[in-house]
Amino acid sequence: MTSNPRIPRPTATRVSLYLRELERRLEQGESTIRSRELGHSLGLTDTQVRKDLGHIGHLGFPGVGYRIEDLIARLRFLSGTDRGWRAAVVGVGNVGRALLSYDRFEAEGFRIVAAFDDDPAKIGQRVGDHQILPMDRLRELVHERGIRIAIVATPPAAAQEAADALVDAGISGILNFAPWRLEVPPPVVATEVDLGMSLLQLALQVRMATGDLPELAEHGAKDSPMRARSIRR
Amino acid sequence: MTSNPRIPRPTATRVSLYLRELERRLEQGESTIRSRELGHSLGLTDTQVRKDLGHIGHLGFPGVGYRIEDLIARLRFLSGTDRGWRAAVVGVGNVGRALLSYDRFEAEGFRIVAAFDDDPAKIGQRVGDHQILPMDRLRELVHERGIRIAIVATPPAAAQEAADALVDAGISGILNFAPWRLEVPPPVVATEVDLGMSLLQLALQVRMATGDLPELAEHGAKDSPMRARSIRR
DNA sequence: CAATGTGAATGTATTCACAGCT
DNA sequence: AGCTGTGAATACATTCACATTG
Repeated sequence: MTSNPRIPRPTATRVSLYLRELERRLEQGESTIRSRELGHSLGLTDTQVRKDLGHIGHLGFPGVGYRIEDLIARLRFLSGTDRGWRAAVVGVGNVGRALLSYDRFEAEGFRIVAAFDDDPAKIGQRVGDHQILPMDRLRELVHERGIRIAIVATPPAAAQEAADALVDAGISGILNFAPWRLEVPPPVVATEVDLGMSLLQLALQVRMATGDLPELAEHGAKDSPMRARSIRR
Repeated sequence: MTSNPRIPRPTATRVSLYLRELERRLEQGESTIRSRELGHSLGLTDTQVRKDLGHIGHLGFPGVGYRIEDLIARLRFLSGTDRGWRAAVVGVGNVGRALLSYDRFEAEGFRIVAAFDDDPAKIGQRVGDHQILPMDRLRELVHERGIRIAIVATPPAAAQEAADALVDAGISGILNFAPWRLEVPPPVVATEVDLGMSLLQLALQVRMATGDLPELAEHGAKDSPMRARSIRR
């Protein structure tokens, strides 16, 4: 029904940065903020901040800045974290356990309302406030408890199966901790957080920042095809 | 010394995707791959794949494709994961513990060689193969064990202090799991993995994909400044 | 001949520069 | 006076189209 003047992807990824910084400042008793300061705290330019916030609404007061409380309310409303997203965890290994004892969800607008695993030995166990449930109760609980997003923390080989079951049960988003690319049908969305990938990206950035990237053209190029650039151009 | 035809950021973030898929296919006994297939598995276009791989070297054979083994070798060489990055974990709470029992590091080219915490009650405890060490041994061990990157998994209030100590000890990259923006001096790089931020991004994507983003112009706009667009334009 | 590698065209994001508001 | 909001300019990334290659 709503055909939105859509929010650019890079802006969307920065929304969570803004929220965190704004909440920090609100706690410290600040009540307004200028784009310049906000940007400075986050490593962004003032223009960037204004463009981003401009995509989201008209909340700034020329000559003054933004009212922090209003801006937070707006961003939480936009992301739905003001109403609380109910989420399930699927897969209770090391990562799943760490997730279930993560105490910051509530404050950030999320609530874990169920934990599932397919290992019969684990079912019935308690972890924190949660009792581990069998996968065949997924559909039932998704509806009963209004679960809309799920966190997958299974071994990679089980991740796609878990995702299929979740999609089938009517979930609309998956945060995937398993090192496996999930296929999900639109409009379901799946995003991945993979430790190995994050480390590898860091490693590459370190090499680029310190200038010790290996020479690109040479290594292993002895029998490499199309080696020497053709004469022309 | 090396002034590189630098690798674009988006390409760098995809390198880990390529590696994972290529390794999966190598395991399955495949030995060459065309850009089209590789892209298809990863949700990218064939052109995109070729441009990315083109930034990295000239490894393709026209009419044939790429030799998977060579490509993996190239990407691992590029990222330094062929030589193994030695890493330290700082902060052994729930997340730190999950990291220390993560068994995939070796295969991905990383090795945790030390774990630190500043809680006297934890020091000396063993977690998996590791004994928890006090922070004041950081500098010594960074040098002794050739540690170049660190994973920070402390509470947010302690994260910056940990980062400062790490930078001071000579580390060159930090992967930060604490929900806190770290300041580090160049050329040190710090990247963040924050569960709350990932969830919030997922939530936004879900709302966009399902078209239930709240109307941007309206909410809370009653006393909003610069509300009605000026006449002209 | 089927696939790569890459200039040129297109699309998207960031930055600049300034009009307009409080 | 000082800041926001935003068109216009620039920078960057992706896609197209095709010459080149094994």
